[in-house]
Parts: sequence; C-alpha cells; structure tokens
Amino acid sequence: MTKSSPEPRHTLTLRDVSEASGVSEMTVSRVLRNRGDVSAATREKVLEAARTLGYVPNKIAGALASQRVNLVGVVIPSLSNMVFPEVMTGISETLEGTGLQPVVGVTNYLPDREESVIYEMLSWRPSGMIVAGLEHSPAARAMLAQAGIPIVEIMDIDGDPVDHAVGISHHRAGRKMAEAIIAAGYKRIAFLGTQMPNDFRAKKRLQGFEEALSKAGLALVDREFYSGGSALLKGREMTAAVLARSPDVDFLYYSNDMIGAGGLLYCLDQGLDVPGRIGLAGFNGVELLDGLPRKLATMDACRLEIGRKAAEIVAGQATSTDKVELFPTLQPGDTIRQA
Amino acid sequence: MTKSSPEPRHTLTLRDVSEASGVSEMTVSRVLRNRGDVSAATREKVLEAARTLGYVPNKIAGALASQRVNLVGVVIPSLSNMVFPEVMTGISETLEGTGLQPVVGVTNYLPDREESVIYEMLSWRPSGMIVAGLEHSPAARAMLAQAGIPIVEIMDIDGDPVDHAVGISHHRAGRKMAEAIIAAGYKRIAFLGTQMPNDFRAKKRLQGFEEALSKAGLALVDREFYSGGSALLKGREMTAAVLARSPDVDFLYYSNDMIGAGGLLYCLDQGLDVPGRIGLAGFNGVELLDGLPRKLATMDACRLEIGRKAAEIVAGQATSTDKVELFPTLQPGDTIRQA
DNA sequence: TTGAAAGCGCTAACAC
DNA sequence: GTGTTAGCGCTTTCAA
Repeated sequence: MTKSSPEPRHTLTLRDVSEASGVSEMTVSRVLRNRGDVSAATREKVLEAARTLGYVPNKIAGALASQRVNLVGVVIPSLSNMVFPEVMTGISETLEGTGLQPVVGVTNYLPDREESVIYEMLSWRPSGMIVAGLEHSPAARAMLAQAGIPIVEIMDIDGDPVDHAVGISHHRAGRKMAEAIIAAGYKRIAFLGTQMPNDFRAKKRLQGFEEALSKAGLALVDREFYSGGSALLKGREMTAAVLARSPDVDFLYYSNDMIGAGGLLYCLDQGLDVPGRIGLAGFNGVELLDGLPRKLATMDACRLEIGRKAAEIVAGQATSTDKVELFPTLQPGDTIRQA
Repeated sequence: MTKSSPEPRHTLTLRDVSEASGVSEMTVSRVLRNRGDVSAATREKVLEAARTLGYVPNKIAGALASQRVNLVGVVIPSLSNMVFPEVMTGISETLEGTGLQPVVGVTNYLPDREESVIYEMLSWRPSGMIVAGLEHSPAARAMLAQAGIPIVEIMDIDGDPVDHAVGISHHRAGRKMAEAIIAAGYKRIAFLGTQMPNDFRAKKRLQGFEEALSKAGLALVDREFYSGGSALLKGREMTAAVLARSPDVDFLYYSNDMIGAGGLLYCLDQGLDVPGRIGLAGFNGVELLDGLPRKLATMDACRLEIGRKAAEIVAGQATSTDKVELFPTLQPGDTIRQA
C-alpha cells in the first residue's frame, strides 16, 4: 500500500495473463487449474507469463463460477487452552492431501458469538463444517441443517447431532474417573472446575462423576469454581481454598489438567503426601505438562483422533456413520494411589 | 447432508427472498446490507421472509460484485505455543468493531508452507494481511508487495518490511537480558533453545545476547538445542545435560518460558539454590506459568499490543508509520539474584 | 487441443 | 424509496 512501487491499479486477471502469453483466457484457465488437456508448449508459455506477472488467481470469481469452495469451516470455543490446537492439528493433517483448507472461527464459549461465526462461515459456502459441541442456538442448528454440506459436531457424543458427531462421552469419562478413584479407596472427594455455564462437556463430566459417586454411596464433600487468570495459579488458589475449608478431603478432581497441575504443585509445596494422603486427577491428557515433578492422573480426550475422523468425514473419506464414539484411556500417573 | 430433511436443491438466493417477500432483489439486497434507504414496512417484509426461509447471503457473489472482502489474512508459524494465540486475541479485539474478520493460516515455521498459505489467502482477495516475521521467500515477498492491500509484518522490527512492521527488536531483547544477567554478577552462562533454523526471532535474541556478553568480555560456556516433545520435559532434559556437561555454569538462558520452566523445576528438584548458585531466564512473559514455585525471569514479547497495533493499521485506524517498535519489559521474577 | 458464449449471485450506478 | 441494467472474473458447456 505504502511502499510497493509498481502498484497495479486492479489486481491481475486471467485476461492479463492471456494477453501476456498470447493464449485465450480459457486456455490460461485450463493451464492454471492443471487440467491435462493443454499442449506442453502452450502450457509453458502460460505458466511463464503467470509467473513473471506474479498472477494470483481470484478464488472469489472461481468459486462463484464453479460453485465449489475448497474451504472447511471449523468452529471452536477457544484456542488458548491445549485442547483445540491439537484437534486442529488432526484436522489439518487429514485435510492436507484433499485440496480442502480449514478456516477457524473462535467463539469464546458464547452461544451468540457461535451463531454469528457459523453464519459468517456459511456465507462463504464452504464444503463442510466442523463445529465443537452438540449444543447450539436453534438458529445455528437450523443454518447448519439447511446448509446442504457435511456437518460434523466434535468432542462430544452425548446428544443429538445435526448430521455427524465424532467425540467421546464426557458423561462416561467422568464416571470412569470416579470409579477409578473409588476403587483406589478415596472417600472424601472434592471437585474443582471452571465457572463456565456454556462448557457443556465439563458439565457432563461432573454429572457422570457425581452419579458414580452416588452409586457408591458417596457424594462430593466440596466444590470450587474459578474463572479467568492463569490456570496454574488458579489451581493453586482453589486448592488452597478447598484444603482450608475442608481439611479432611482425600481427593481433588479437577476439570482440566492445567488447574490440576497448579493444585499438584501446591500440594507438593505444602509437603502433602501425594497420592497417599491426597490424590489428584485432571482431564485432557495434556502432554505439555509431562515435565512436572509428578505425573498428574488424567484421561485423554482423543483430541488428535477426533480431528482426524472429523476431517475424514468432511472430505468424504469415511463411510458415514452418524456418531463416531472414541474411548479415552485413563492415565493413572503418579497421583492416584494403587489399590 | 444425511439427516437434514428439507434439503434445498440449491442454497437460497436473493431471488428466493425477493419472491417470498414480493420485493425486488435490489431492495432485498439493500435491506440485508442494512442500508438505511428502505421504508420500514418493506424492510420488515424482507427481514421476515429472509428469516423464515433461513436465507444466508452468498458472500462469494457479494464480494465479486462489490470488489470488497471483509477478511484479513493472518499468517503465523504456530498455534501450539502460548504466543500467537495472544497475538490473535489482540487482533480479534481490535477488528471487532470494524466489520473485518481475521482468517488464520499456520505455517509451522516452514518457508514453503508460508508461501503457499500466503498465496491461498491472497487468492481470496482479503482487505489486508498480517504476517509473522520479516523473513519470507522472494516469491512470498513479491506477492505481498503486489497485492495492493495493507501488509503488516509482526513480532519483529529488525529488518526491512514489505509495507508495515509492528514488533519488538529481538536483538535488543537478547542484549538487555544479557546486560541484566551480567549486572547481577553471573559469569558462566549457557544458552538452551529450540533447534529451529527458521525461528529467526530466537536467532536474533541469541545474537544480541552473545554480543552483549562479548562486550563484557564473556562468552557462552555451553549451549544446547532441542526439537519436538513436551517443552517442560525437554527443558528438564536439556538442563540436566548442560549441568552434567558444564557443572560450573551459573546461569541458564532459555529461548522460551516453557523450557525455562522445565529447567526451573529440574533445578529445584536437584536442590540447587536458585537464584544464588544458579540463575535462570526465559522469554515471552507467559502468564500461564504464573503458578510455578518460583517466578521465572523473562521478558514479555508485547504480544497483545502487537496484535492490536497490527489490526489498527490493517483497519486503517492508525496513521501509517512504516515501523512501530514496541519495548518489552524485563520481568526479573525470582530467578535472577538482585545485584 | 483450443475458443466463444453464457452465466454463477450479487451490487454499483443510474433511472424513476 | 424502489427498480433496471450491466457487469465483477472466473468456469461450464458446447462448438470448432
């Protein structure tokens, strides 16, 4: 804008390449789309002209004419925790060879924001959509259902998908963790989580967790929620609060690994015997934390695999099942005592 | 695709809304773009028709006709470290009110990949581009220079921007950290970093760091590089390796906070006196790590501010200076002893 | 193997 | 305040 010396009045068009190469626009178009039916000589002429001009095709025009857009919309709540970047990795990997490109939109766990992100994305007529979660505003659901493209809702399968769903049962994940904790002999269990009314998956885990406790004749002895700030620090603070309020708790179940890690560091600082006196567990299986003094018990969320499977469905590489359920593995780490 | 019952043969067009509302396509278009020059009555009719049909405008056609695309391409090397998500936050915040939307592309520090991401993005004729770093392939530079839109290269200002640059001097950041370390009396200093030939900013920091050492008559006594894996864990391993090889080092300078945190945990595990016997410092000012047993010395990279400023320039809200230099502050934390 | 014509769905520009 | 006309830059289709 400012310094680029030979600023073109309009950006280059096929016509410019056509004139520069002495080949019709149509044939230029064929060459640029790598269609085989062009002679090698013409092909070379065109390619050279395009290269020296610095021509960049106009996908807007191309998409309008061909009614095809090689974009896949990906709608996720956040990029700042460790989970969605890894889902994105799985998606990108799988889309790599297909000619499809992911376009990310972030909702910050706000339903209104999600609705508008979905609207914006659909207005670009993508070839498919991958959306985190099964809970959407009615309008958002309707738009997705109307779009006439593959829709894959990811992360969660406890619910009714618009089209396809790929994920784990968070309800079951919570239950499994509770069962492991109970089996290890812990009895006075507290929950520490995020204050996010729209994090439905965390909510489902807690629900499954409490159901399993209840089935064993137990109930949460305390619970603590936070929002904002450094997760590690919040984990410490929440843990301190819970231990002060309920000094006899013997297990802390965290809604994610980051706050769990903060809690772990706090317990070690306090010289508490982990996992003897007190056990801890998180959720997500975040590799990032592998260098901690103890390995936090957790349950992986199959993030990479979810991304891959979702991308396969959108790319039409998978035989279409409505729901694809993945099964997280419990990683006991060093913070649950062995039964 | 699979379940959506009344799948429209083609997606809805203005014409459908026009027919459903009995208003001309042109007027429908006016209403949908919120142009004031339509009577309230017509407006309502149109809006209702659009709503009940579930019409989503086709931005492809709109963009082609209006020659305007409300997209800003953002090209960054990675989303999995803590730095770019925060830059994105700054960009999104600032773009919020402008009608512009960021579209992210990730290069994984690969120049070829960067070139193709830039090419793809430009082919959608965005209103502006924000690209991390000042080092690009000649072709990428040429495309950006030709695009005829505002280009903002971010993070770094040690170099020659295509159009605008917003960032810090990594060279200076390295120097400043070295000066602080030297002033604190450390003398046997090692560097621990990532093995990334294309992380030019880390390279510049190291260069500035070594220059400052040299000016004080010092030189690095050891250096260690890693790639891949959990940063925290790698930080531990690298630190163990350096301490084994050079037991008399008294300071460890890490190229980022995550490996620095791993190193810190390792030193504490080993019972080393930090910062007395050995000092540590990282880079980035990652808030995430605030809950560690000690606060790691670091230098923030002005991530949020860089995102904001870059977005302002792209949105035309800033008076155009070629380079906007921001100045990181040294956060001494608890891992550099006080002089 | 190449070219010509028509049009994708919308908006700018101008009439009314 | 509303309608009409002519494209935007490509690709599709069909003819040569």
